[in-house]
Formats: sequence, structure tokens, C-alpha cells
Amino acid sequence: MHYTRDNMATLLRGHDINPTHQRIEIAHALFSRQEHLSADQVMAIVNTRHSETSKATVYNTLKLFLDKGLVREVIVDPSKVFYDPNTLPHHHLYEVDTGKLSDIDAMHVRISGLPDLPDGMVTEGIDLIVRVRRAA
Amino acid sequence: MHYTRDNMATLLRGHDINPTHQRIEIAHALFSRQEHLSADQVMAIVNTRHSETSKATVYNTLKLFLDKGLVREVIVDPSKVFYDPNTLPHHHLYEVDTGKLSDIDAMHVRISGLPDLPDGMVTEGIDLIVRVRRAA
DNA sequence: TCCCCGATCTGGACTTTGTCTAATTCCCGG
DNA sequence: CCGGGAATTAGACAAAGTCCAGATCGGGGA
Ligand SMILES: [Mn+2]
Ligand SMILES: [Mn+2]
Ligand SMILES: [Zn+2]
Ligand SMILES: [Zn+2]
Repeated sequence: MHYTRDNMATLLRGHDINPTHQRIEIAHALFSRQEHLSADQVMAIVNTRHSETSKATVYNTLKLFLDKGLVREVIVDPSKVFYDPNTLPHHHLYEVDTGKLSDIDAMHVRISGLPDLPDGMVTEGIDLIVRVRRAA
Repeated sequence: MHYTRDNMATLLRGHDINPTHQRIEIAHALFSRQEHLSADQVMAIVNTRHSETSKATVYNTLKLFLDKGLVREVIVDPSKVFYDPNTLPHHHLYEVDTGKLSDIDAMHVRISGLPDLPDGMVTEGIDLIVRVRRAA
């Protein structure tokens, strides 16, 4: 499956999102790269040739994608949020010097011994972040 | 052991921090409460009676405490950093609706199956965040 | 085809969190 | 009681994100 713009439109419809020009471009930026991107980076990618999509639309669209479950948020850097086209359960490796963020498959990772949740609470997600840096 | 201001001074000296008036107040805010506080909250606490400590000093001091290993940073909310007086290994439970953040003792939690680190990298820390919300 | 109208997009003002700097104040050691 | 390095400060600045009122888009019906 190639990440053509037509396929992006289908993907959006499948998530109950009306596929507009801007939304298709933003989805294409994320899915064709399969990378973690900040709003800023999405903005830059989508407006490389000439300015086409406003800041407001980039932020609104990323929030829409998030609500519809098309992307996931990764909170790892206090200064910006990353958006992740990979919504399968997985964890993250964060290189603190470079800011590089990569996926860790959740398949083989086991987390045990967590306490019971407070009553009437449900888990929305478990984020595991391994922070690494160059050996001194 | 009570969290008196005198004890705060001793604590600071033990971490190679010159105990000034402002630093003692900020340490006292964090340690007497044993809670996760944002810079803003620290600022408010320290300046309740009348303004005593500037914004610049609050930020500078929290960063100093962080560098000296007196507190830890917790990154769970995209809009602000929390400072944690508990530097023992532990994880966090985050209630997404309320913003309430609480500790999970790392003692009984086991994480296994993490992949080997890239060469020349060392782990700086492993953050585990359980995001929960009120059952629908 | 043409028009209509709800959905979408937009510029730009605004807010919040955090950083920076040059000037002042503090306080310890002599 | 100085002198001077360390610490603090006000306020300007920056970056990420939000918000709003007005402009534009575009697809279905006449
Ligand atoms: Mn999906
Ligand atoms: Mn910020
Ligand atoms: Zn990821
Ligand atoms: Zn904690």
C-alpha cells in the first residue's frame, strides 16, 4: 500500500473525516514519512513549495486527527508535542541530546506489578519512554 | 524529620547548593507538600503573603535543583512541566480530566523485554506514565 | 450549468510558558 | 565597614498553541 493522496482520502473517510485538500496534505506528510512530527514540522512540510495551509488549520487538523484516532500524541519534550501516525500499541525511545524519537514495539515488552486503579477509573493508555543519551 | 526551613538549608548544602532565602522558600514549597508542582504553582505558593521572589528566580532555581539532582522533572502535560521532590525511582499515574498526578512505587513494577540500546547510548531514565480517566 | 449554504480555512490578535539580559541587591570574608 | 562575586530582579522577548470573526470553498439540487 502506497501513501498516495487518493489513499489518504480513503483513510480519512474511514475515520469519519471529510477529506479536504489541507487534510489530505497533512495526512500525507505524516503517513508517507511514518515519522513523529511536531505541528511546526508539519506546517513546514505542507508549505514547502508555497504557503498553502495556515497555522490555525494545521493545529485544528492535528487535533481532529487525534480525536478521530487517526494519530496519537507523544509527550516527551516539554517544548512541543509530537504527532505519531503509528497508533498500534508501542513505546518510545527518546535521545535527549538530539531530540530523536523512535518506536519500540510493544509486542515483546511486558510491564507487571502495576497497582490496581482507583475505583471508577479506566486506563486510557500506558506510555513508556526510555530516555537515552550518548555515553559520557 | 520535619520540613523546617533550617532543614531545607541543610538539604540544599548537601546537594552543593548555596542556601539563599529564595531557594529555601522554593525547596520548602516542594518538600513540605511532597507534591508535583509546576513553576507557576511554585511561584504562587512562594509569593502568597506578598511578592518576594521573581519569575526569573523561580525558573532559575528549579533548573538548578534539577541539575543538582534535588528534584526531578515530570513531563505528562503538553502545556507545563511538573517538578517532583521525590527522586527515588518511581512511576506516575496521571488523571487526564483533572490533571491530578500521583506516584507509583517502582519497587514492585517490572519492565521486561526492552530492546538493547543503540551502541554508545546509556539510559538516563525510564518514564512510565499510566494515563487514566473516569469510566464513561 | 449556476447558485446556495454549511463546512472549512484564514490572518492575526491573544495567551501561556519559558528564556534572556543588563542592572541592582545581597551578603560574606577580610 | 568595605569590596566584589554570587544571586536576584524587572521586563523585554520568543515559541507553542488558542481563538475568533470574516472570507472562501465546493458539492448537491434546481
Ligand atoms: Mn486506524
Ligand atoms: Mn512552551
Ligand atoms: Zn511512535
Ligand atoms: Zn512523582
